[in-house]
Amino acid sequence: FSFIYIALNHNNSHLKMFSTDGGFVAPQVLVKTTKTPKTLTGSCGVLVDNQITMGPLTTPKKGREVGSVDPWTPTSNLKMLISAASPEIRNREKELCMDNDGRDSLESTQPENGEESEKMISRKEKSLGLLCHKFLARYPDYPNPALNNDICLDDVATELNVERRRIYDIMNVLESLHMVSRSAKNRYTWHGRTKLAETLAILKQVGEEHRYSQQMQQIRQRLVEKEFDFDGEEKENEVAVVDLENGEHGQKELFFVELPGVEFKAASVNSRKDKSLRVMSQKFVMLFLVSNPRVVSLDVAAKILIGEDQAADQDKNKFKTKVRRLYDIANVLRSLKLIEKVHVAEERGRKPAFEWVGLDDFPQVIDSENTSTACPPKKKGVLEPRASADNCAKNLFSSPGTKRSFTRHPSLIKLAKSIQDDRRKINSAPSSPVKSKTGDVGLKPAAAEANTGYVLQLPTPTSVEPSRIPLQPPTQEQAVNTTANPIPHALLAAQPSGSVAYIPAQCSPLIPVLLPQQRGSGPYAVYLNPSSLRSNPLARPQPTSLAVRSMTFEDKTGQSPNGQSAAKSHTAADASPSGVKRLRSELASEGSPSKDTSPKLCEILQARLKARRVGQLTSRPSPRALHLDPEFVNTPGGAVANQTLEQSLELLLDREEKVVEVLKELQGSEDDLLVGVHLLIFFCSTLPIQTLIPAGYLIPISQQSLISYKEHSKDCINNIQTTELTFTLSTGSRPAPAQEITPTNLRLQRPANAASPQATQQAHRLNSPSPAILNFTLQNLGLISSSSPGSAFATPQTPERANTLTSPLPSPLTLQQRAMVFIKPLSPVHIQQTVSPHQVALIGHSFFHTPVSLSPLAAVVNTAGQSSTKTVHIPQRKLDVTTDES
DNA sequence: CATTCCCGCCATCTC
DNA sequence: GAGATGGCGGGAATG
Repeated sequence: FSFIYIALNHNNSHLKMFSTDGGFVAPQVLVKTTKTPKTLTGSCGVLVDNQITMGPLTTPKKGREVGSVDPWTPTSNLKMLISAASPEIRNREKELCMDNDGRDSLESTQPENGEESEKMISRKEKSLGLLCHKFLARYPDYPNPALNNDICLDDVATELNVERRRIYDIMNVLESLHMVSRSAKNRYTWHGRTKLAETLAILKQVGEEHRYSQQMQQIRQRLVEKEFDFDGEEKENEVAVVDLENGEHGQKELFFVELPGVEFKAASVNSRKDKSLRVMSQKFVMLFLVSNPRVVSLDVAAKILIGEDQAADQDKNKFKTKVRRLYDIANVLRSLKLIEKVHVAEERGRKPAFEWVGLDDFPQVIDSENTSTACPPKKKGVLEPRASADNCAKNLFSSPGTKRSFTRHPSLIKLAKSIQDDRRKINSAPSSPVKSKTGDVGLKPAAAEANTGYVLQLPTPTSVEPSRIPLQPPTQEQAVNTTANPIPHALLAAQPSGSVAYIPAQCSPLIPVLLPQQRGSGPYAVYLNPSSLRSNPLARPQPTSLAVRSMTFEDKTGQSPNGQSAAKSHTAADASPSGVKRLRSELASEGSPSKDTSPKLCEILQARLKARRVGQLTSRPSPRALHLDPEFVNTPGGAVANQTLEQSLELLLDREEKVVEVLKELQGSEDDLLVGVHLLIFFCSTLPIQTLIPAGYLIPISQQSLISYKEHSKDCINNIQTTELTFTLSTGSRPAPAQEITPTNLRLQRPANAASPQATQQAHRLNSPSPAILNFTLQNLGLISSSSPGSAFATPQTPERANTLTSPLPSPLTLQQRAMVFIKPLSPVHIQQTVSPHQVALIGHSFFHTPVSLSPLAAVVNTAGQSSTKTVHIPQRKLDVTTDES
């Protein structure tokens, strides 16, 4: 339409729209046209003070919001008109305008006079909420996917006549709700509310996982207490408490929940670590969804959102800033009509707060969409999990190169965070220090573990096998928190919905997870590290041909390395902090290993290699050796492969002095801590050692990716660029504690818990140490044969996805890329030494990085939100070992 | 004085 | 190095 006129009667009861040709245009049509504003040019009706002005864009100068939408885009005008006609909308506007009508009308009318309104223009006219409203008016709530829903920031900024900066604020919030997604620089794609329900459902779930409601409750109590008590004292207490909460629950971590269809498409953007506004927005929304009277007071929200570890008081400023941000977010949420401003009457009087007025119930619609609901929706969790699973795929972490984003589970984030911390402070330290208040090492580990454990609940084997799960209540440390207790249980049962949900089903096939189920050990998270780099290249050592790292599990009680050691190690090699920790129990069980670990890692490794050669594939699970554990080797032909590998490794080791150094460093810091080394990470080539360090987690690989990967792999056989291998060694008396779990499995497991035969089988399988990943990797390396039914490598498969995993991996040599597997004990703490089930979260993502556009496969791990580090995609050179040695 | 929150400086990131 | 993003907090409207 060249022209569209809109007529609205005074009552606003009738709204008519005419196109130039005089035909009547249904609102819907108009809405559609909105998408292509450009087609609508020239003039349109403008609603000013409930009166329609027809004609060319002669708009009243700076009139009221309604009338004065600057950019006079026909579409926007139409939208406005429509909204004007809608009582609801009008109400909204009233709200936005607070007092409103009177005022608005005044202002709006006055403007007509002229620009003088400049001054008249009250702040409100420039408010983010209003701006957002204008913005929303330009797009339909439910856009036709077929149409172009592209949003150009520049255009918007221009049309709305605001600085870009403002647009970013809006976009960030909308993005957090997946109402838009960034498609490219300066461009966003409009999704409207199509994904809103799904998003909210997921956010709610996540919020529950974080126990936000509880936290809020605590905070409220505290505030109350505070009020009555002296500030000073209370403060301390409060701080402590807060910390605990943070530590335990890991609220701190920033994580952004992505939806399957809405992942960030701009690779560049993805890497951006700081998505605080986005994350804040999501968290804020979570608070509403989790709280019962869906009312959240600003201060409480701010406190919770201050992810700060140190709950401390510097907060004053922080708090203020947070509140500012919350207002920003609240304003757009208000314009979305998701929340309303209210005041809660508290003892002290009234407190600003917001009430959720958006949808409250989130059907599984979404679920059904995404997945074939294999699992009966027993719990909401079940349904949602699906969605969340998908989300997983979309974590925040995406590799720059790939664009894939993955959802990072909050717990993972915590882990990452802790890891980061470790890195910073204790590079070599095996344990990741938690920010627990107590400087005590023991405490930290515990806290960290707790957190992780909590987080990792996902795919825990436990869920799969109840029997295995140690029902033991949290350890003493945990006992500290009353809440802690819940954790274990929660993990087992309550939280089934939790993290698991996040695991994207799609990814499952691609991402194998190792679940070492040793009794003593805690859950482990496996990270498949793509070739992510750390943020600062300078720091990292020159690429070495091969770097080997062993990860040890820190005893939780173990002392974490101190700053010195950390610093030292850090400087030297910037060795990655080992994210893996292990319970001492494991050591005990293992027996000898503890010592091994303490000695130089390199030595140990070598020793192990030797041992391997010797052919001791003994049952001894402790896998510290570089070489593959017997478990892995079990597969026919595996032994040979192992040897090869070992040899190659040795060679590499020999060559690499750096590696040794690193190991030494690691060792130094970790000595005592090392309980057992479970992981060895090998990576070759250009990757700096640090690279190995788990920067983040994640990794959902989509099937597509997988497919593409396969395809690529074939094509790129010669182009092996990535050569990162990680071997996970299982420790423990049992030879093969590790369990393989695919995301899928995980997912399935939950439901299956009850008694799916599958689950049982899997449980049994748990014994097998090698994860699909390993198999995959090994196979790729050619270390092992792909086929080995029943062998340790055999991956337990869920019926559904089993195919993917089980499907014979490409012949060993076929794949050149290797994945780095990172294993980290999630939360050893609660786990009893004896029985604790290991929970493993699969964090890793991309296994292979090829120069090619395998990107999908490759995932980058980000550091916890905090660290500025971004994952960098690093081209790696071919792995000699693979080719040559094998 | 408290509540809101606009504005835009400026650090980061990307390209 | 320019442009894109967006964290952040001063301090101005408003209440």
